[in-house]
Amino acid sequence: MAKSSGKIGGLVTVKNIAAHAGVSIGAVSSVLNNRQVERRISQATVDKIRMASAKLGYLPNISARRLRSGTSEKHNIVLAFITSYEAPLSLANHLIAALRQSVNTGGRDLTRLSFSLMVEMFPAGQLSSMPGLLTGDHFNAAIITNTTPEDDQFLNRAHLPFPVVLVNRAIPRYSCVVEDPGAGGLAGGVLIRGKRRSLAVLHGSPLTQTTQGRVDNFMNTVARQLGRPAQEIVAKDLSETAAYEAVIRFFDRGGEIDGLYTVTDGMALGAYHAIKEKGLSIPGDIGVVGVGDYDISAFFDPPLTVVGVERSEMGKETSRLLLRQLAQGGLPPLKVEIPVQSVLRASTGRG
Amino acid sequence: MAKSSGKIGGLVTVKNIAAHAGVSIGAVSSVLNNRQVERRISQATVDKIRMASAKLGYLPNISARRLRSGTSEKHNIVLAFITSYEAPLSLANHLIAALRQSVNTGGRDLTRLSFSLMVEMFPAGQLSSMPGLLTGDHFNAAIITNTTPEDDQFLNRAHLPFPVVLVNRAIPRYSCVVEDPGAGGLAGGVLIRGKRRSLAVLHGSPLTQTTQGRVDNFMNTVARQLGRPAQEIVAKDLSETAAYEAVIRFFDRGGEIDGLYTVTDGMALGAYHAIKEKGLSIPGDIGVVGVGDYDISAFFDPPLTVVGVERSEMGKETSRLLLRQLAQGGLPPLKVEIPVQSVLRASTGRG
DNA sequence: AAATCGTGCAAAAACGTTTTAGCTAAACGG
DNA sequence: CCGTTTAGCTAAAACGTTTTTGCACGATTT
Repeated sequence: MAKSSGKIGGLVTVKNIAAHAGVSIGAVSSVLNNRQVERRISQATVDKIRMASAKLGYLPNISARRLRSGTSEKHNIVLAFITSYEAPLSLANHLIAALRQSVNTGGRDLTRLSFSLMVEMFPAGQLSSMPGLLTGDHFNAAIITNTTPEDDQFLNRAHLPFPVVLVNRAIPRYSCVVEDPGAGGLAGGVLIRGKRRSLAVLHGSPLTQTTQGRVDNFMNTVARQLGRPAQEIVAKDLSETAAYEAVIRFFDRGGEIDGLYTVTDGMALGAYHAIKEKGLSIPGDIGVVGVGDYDISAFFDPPLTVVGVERSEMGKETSRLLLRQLAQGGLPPLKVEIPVQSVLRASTGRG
Repeated sequence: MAKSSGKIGGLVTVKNIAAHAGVSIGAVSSVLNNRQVERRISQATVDKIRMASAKLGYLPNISARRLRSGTSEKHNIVLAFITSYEAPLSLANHLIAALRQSVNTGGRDLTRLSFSLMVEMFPAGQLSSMPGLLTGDHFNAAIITNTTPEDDQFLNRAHLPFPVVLVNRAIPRYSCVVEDPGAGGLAGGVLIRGKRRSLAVLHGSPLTQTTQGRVDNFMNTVARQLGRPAQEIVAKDLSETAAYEAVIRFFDRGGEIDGLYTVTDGMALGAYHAIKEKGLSIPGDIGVVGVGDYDISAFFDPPLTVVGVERSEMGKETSRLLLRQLAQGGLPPLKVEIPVQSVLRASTGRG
């Protein structure tokens, strides 16, 4: 019933409560922290304060609390994990684990630090409107990933007043962690070594920076090694369904291939579905290579051969880069390429 | 080279820098925020300050910044998403989206609020050691999920000084969002209606609160409706591999079934693998029902019939419960059950 | 030469808390 | 009835920032 009636034009603070209850600020704080007995506040006063607090709808200001209560011996670093709404937080787990690992084993300097990770999501293309991004009063450093080209343009123009590490994006002036640009070529190599001769790459539209790189590198490698170009199958987005539809369309138009590289594992699943529906077999008729962004690709039917990075590796490098910049400002941007590994599974084997 | 030499026994603050550079605190702040021109700081002073800052290794205190710079018109609510290291953050996406949605459409009261979501991960069983958990100076409210029984015990004893919503856990005194307890029975019903008569449930060990509920409800329903009990296949954990091994073992011992309920989608994948390896067909020989925690279960081969909750629904309810408690403290704990839906796919069809 | 202006900075206030020190009045012991 | 304790509170300091105000001093104008 009594919704926070609040003070007109102001937030509810201990001061408001104190005024409302006719007591001092200190008394209010004591009661709200359940220190009535040590602080010897009478029950009557406790009740008054409790009522006022409930009536006004008090919510403590966490920044003020932390400022006041935080020991001056330990520094709390606030990290932002900035990603678009559409993307899963799959890297965040690894990042947190890596940070924890670093802090535990990092020796003298790091033991003074503790980390808070805030997840900040923005609508695709609207990174620029994120609060605290330009003022730097929300975080000490940020990991940014899953940006659209518009967001990238914004980043290119802006000068963020804190260390930033981009993941799977490269923009001048920023440090970044990206997969080895040879990923696409490696995938092509796997198919070619498996005696596949008529290759295609399946990707979404528009291409992101990372998938663009995979496609280009694949196409180039195939053209060079095989002497003839690979085909492109373009889906309308990165979803399983879009991939399925695109592959069906490809076959319906008479397309023929014996090797397929899909730029995400989800697209591989869609492709699987389409290929089987057309009565073709994997790997008998078509070998398929994915990327390894799903942990379960080993359990696809058949198990998917993947060429990609170890996500825990990415998390570790991201954490390392961030900590390095945090420890010493003004460093030149660093670009770290995570090696891609191929995991050969049944989807490219013959037999 | 010059690692943050810092002051002995203290963090680096603007005050330290000011002392080191022989200027006032205000000048330091102005320079560090690139306000030299408005504030008319001479280049010489700027350089002195910059050098001192770099040498000492300054990191701003975010709490202090926010406290100072935050408008008194808008309240920033800090929410913690607390989960164990092992668990994926799959719910976090939906939660953030739901919060955003609430704030945008929530009318008068909510427009004054902005939310920060911090992800806090703890080693399984050690929830109790999370900083800020008992003092409440780290967040305004928390979502807790993926706790072990030890953590649950701790929660049972502790009295957290902020609103809490548990997800897929029920502990007295706390509000929670859980899936409809009839999930297991619904899964059983799907199999029975598909004329399956020899049923089993595949689960991990030890059982979590949620999976325990699924198993119990399945066993009870099957026993009641079919007149004979379902079998239990126990894997050593929840992984795909463990599931695969457990099912193989089951068959090797002569086990026979025509319907299987797996308590996670990952286990369904492992089971798929085992079933096919034994030369049995899905759904011809064995119908399989999963849970719907993977978004891609529609692309399994065959597509997996699932009985489970909509995760966006869970996110919405969690957000609703949290906001309700935030708006009005002292409410009795509320338990919200998210209805389970069955999505029939080929893995239970005949033919 | 007096009044005005501009430059470069220091001092202080404020953000919302928590905690410490201290004050007043009542209760108590002799 | 006077000194001492105790209960119950208030006032003030402090956490680390940013911003506003103002002061001193030299340079320019009248």
